[in-house]
Amino acid sequence: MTGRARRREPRQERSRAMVERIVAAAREVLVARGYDGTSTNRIAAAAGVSPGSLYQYFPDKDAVLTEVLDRYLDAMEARVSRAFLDSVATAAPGPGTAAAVRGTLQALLDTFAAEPDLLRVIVEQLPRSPGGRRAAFAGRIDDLVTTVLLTRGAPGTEPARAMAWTVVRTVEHLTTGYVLERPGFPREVVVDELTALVAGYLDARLSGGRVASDGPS
Amino acid sequence: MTGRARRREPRQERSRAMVERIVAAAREVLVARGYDGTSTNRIAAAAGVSPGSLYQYFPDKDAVLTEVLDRYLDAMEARVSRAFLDSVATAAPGPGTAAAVRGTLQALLDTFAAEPDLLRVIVEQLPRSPGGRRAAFAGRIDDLVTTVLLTRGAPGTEPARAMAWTVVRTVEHLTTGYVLERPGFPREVVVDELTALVAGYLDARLSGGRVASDGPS
Amino acid sequence: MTGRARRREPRQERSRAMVERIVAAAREVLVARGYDGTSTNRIAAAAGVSPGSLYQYFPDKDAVLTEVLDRYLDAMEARVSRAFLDSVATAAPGPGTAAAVRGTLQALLDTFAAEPDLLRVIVEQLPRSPGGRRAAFAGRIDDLVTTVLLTRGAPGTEPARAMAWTVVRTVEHLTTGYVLERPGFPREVVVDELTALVAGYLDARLSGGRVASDGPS
Amino acid sequence: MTGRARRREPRQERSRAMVERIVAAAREVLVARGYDGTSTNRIAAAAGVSPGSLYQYFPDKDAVLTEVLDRYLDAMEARVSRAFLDSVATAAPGPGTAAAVRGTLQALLDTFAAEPDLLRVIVEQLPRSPGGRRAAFAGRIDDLVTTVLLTRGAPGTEPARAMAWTVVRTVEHLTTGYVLERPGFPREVVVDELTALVAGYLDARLSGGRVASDGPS
DNA sequence: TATGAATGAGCTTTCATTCAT
DNA sequence: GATGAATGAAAGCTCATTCAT
Repeated sequence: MTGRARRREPRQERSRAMVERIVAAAREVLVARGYDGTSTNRIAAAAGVSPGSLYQYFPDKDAVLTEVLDRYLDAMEARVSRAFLDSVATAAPGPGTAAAVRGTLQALLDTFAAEPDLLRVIVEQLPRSPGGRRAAFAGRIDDLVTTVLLTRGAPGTEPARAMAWTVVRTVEHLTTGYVLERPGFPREVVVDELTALVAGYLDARLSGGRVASDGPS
Repeated sequence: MTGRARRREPRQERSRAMVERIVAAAREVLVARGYDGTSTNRIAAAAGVSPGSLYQYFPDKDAVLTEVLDRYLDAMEARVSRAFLDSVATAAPGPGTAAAVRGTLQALLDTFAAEPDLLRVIVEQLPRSPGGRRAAFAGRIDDLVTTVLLTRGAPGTEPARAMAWTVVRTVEHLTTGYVLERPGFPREVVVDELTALVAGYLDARLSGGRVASDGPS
Repeated sequence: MTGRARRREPRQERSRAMVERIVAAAREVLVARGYDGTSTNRIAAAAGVSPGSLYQYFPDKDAVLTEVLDRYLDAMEARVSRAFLDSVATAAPGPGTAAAVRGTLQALLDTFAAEPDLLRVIVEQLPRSPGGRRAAFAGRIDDLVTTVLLTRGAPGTEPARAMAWTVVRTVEHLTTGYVLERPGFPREVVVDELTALVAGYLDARLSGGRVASDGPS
Repeated sequence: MTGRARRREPRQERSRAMVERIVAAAREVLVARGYDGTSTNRIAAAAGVSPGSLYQYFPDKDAVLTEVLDRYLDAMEARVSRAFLDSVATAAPGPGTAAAVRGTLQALLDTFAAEPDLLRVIVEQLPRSPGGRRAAFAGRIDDLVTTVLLTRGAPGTEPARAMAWTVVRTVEHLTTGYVLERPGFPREVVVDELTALVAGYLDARLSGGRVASDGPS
C-alpha cells in the first residue's frame, strides 16, 4: 500500500469485466478475512480467476487494494460532496449553518453506516501512506469546503483553508469514529454534539470574529 | 496485535536490560522499515540478540509490538493528563476555557512533534483492534475529561461523556493530523482554530446552552 | 501422523508426476535419514522441487508421510490378501491348514524382505496413532481372515473374530520381527515354527475343540 | 533414541536424587504430552531443575528417555520373569503347560494394564533402535524361556532358541496389543485364545513332534 | 555444582510473483 | 490473453545444547 502503483487502463470490455471481478473479490476477501488474510491467491480464487490473470491487470498486490480503496473513496466523495452541497443549498446563508452542518452529518453517518465492515477494515487495518489516496481524498473535500466557506464570508483564502481543514477532519474522524466505536450514546447525540461543535465554530469565525483569545482583551 | 498477549515480568536486572534492548530495537525497526518490514528476526538482529532470546521475554511477535505501543501510549497519557490538568488548574473557571484548551493543545503538539516518525508508524501502519490498547487509552482520557467537565458545570453525566468523547477525539485527531500531514499553514494557526473550535463549543455547552437546533427556537 | 490429512486429488498428468516425485523423495529421505531427519525442506530438495510445490500437493508434512505409509500398506494388503487367499484355495479344507499357513508365511516373508529398510523405518520410527492407518490395515486383514475361518468351521462369529485377531497379529509381528531382527536361525526355521504354532492352533480350534483348560477335562 | 548414549553413574546421594527427579519428570511429561511434546526444557521444568543440571547427569535428551525406557523394561523384566518362573514352578511338567502359560499371561496382562498410558507412549511413539534396549530386553526373556524349555524336553539348544523366540514375541505383542487396542472381546477370551495358541504349540513341540508338514506324511 | 539466560540452526508453512504452456 | 503450476525467500517460532556466573 505504498500508493504509488496504478493499474493499467483496460481497453477491452472483457478486460473491464475481469478488473471488476477482481476488485469485487478483493473487497469481499478484505471484509471476510481482514488485511492479513487477504492474499493475492485468495483474491484470485474468490474472483474465479488465476493468479496470473490478476497480474495481467494489476502490477502487484498493492495496486489491487489501492483500487478497492479508490473506489470506496470515490463513492464516499460523491456522496459526501452531494450531501454537503445539498445541505448548503437548502440552508439560509446566515442562521442556517447549523441546519447545513446537521444535514451533512446525517448523510455522512448514513453513508458510513451502510458498509461498516468495509469501513472498519479500511480505517483499522489498511496501512495508509502519507500523500496517498486518503490524503488526496481529504484534500479534495478540503477544496470543496474551502470554496463554500469563501462564499459564506470567510476572511480570505488562507483562513478559509485552515477552517476547512479543521472542520473536514473533525467531521470525518468523529463520524467514522462513532460508527466504528459505537460508544454508549445514541446517534442523535453525536449529531447534536457535532452540530454544536462545528456550527458554533463556523458561525463565530464567519461572522468576522477574530480567533478567541484568552477572554475579551 | 490482538493486544491480549503480555510479556513475562522480568526479575533480574539483566533481564530488564534485555527487554529494554528488544523493545528499543523493535521501535527502531518499526520506524526504519515500517510495520510490514518488522520481523522478529530483524528485531532480534537489531537488538544484537538471537531470535530465541526474544522469545524468552515475549510470547510472540505481537507482544513485542504491543509493548512498544504500550510504552508510547503510557508516555502520551502521562504527558497529556499532566498538560490537561495543568492548563485547567491555571485557567479561571468561566472565561478561562480558551486558555485551558490552548495550553493543552500546545502541550499535545509539542509531545506529538517530539517523535514524529514513531507517531507516523503507529498511526498509519499499526493495525488497531477494537477494544485494543488505543481504545483503552482514549477511554481513560475520556474519563479524565468527563470528570473535569462535570466540575465545570456540565449538565449531567451523560452529556458530559458525550462532550468528552467529542472533544477528546477532535483534539487527538487534529493534533496528530497536523503533525503528520504538515498542511500548508503554521502551527499557531491550528492552535488558534482548534482553540476556537473546542473552546467555543465547551463555553456554549457549559453555560447551559441547549444544543443548537436549526435556527433560534 | 494423525492420519486424518489427505492429499488433494491431482487432475493433470503433470500433477501426478509431481506427487510421485514427492512421495518417492519422502520415502528415500525417510529411509536415508530416519523419521526425525525427514523435514519438508529435505523432501522437497530430494524431489528436486521447491518447498512451496510440496504444499501445493499436500496440506502438511503429515500428509506426505501418510501417503508414503498408505502406499506401503496398500501394497502389503494386496499382496497379503492374495497370498492368503491363494494358499487357502490351494489347500484342502481339513488337513490342509498347515499348507495354507505355510504358503501365506512364505509370501509374507518374501514381501517384507523385499524392502527391509522402509519396513524398518515404518515399524520402528513412524509414530502409530490408535485408530490410524495401521490399525485400519490390520482391521481389514482381520475381516478377511474371519470370513475364511467361518467357512472353515469356526464356531460362530465372535470366536472367529477372536481367532482372526490372534492369528493375524501373531503372523504380522513375527514375520516383520524376523526380517528386522535377523535372529540367529534361518528363515525356514521361522516358517516351520510359525506354521506349527498357527496351524496347530487353528486345527485344534476348528475341529470343535474347546479352549484348553488346566489339564484334561 | 539411538540407544548408544548412557548416563554417567552418579556417586553422591544428592546426585541420585536429581537423577530420580529428572527421570520421574521425563516419564510424566512423556505420558502427559507425548513424545513430540517432550523437550528437555519441559523435563527440566517438571523436575524443578535447570536445563543445565539435566545435562550434568545426562549427555543428551536421548539418554534421559533411554533411562525412562530402561527402568520400565527393568520393572517389566522383573515381573515377567517372576510370573513366568512362578507359573512354571506351580505347574506339573507334562500336562501343566496350559496352566503355566495361562498364569504367565494373566500376570503379563495385569502388568501391562497397570500403566497403560506409559505403555502406549513407549510402544506407539518412542522410536526403537535396532539392537537397542527393547531388543536386549526381549533377548533376556528369550534366554530365560530357552532355559526352561530345555529342562522341559526341548530337542536341543537351537530348537529351543527358535521356540523361545517365537513364543516370547507372540506373547509380548498380543498382550500389549490387547491392552492398547482394546478389541471388542473380553480379556478372558484373549487369555483363552493365547493359551490355546501357545500351549498347543509347546505341547506339540515338546512331546517330540516334528514340525507339522502338509498333512500326515 | 547448579543455574538459567542465551544461542542459532532449523523447522513448518505462506505467499507475492513468474513463466511455460 | 489466460492459466495455474512452480518458485523461493522469508516468516514466526522451537528446542537441544552451551556457558558465564
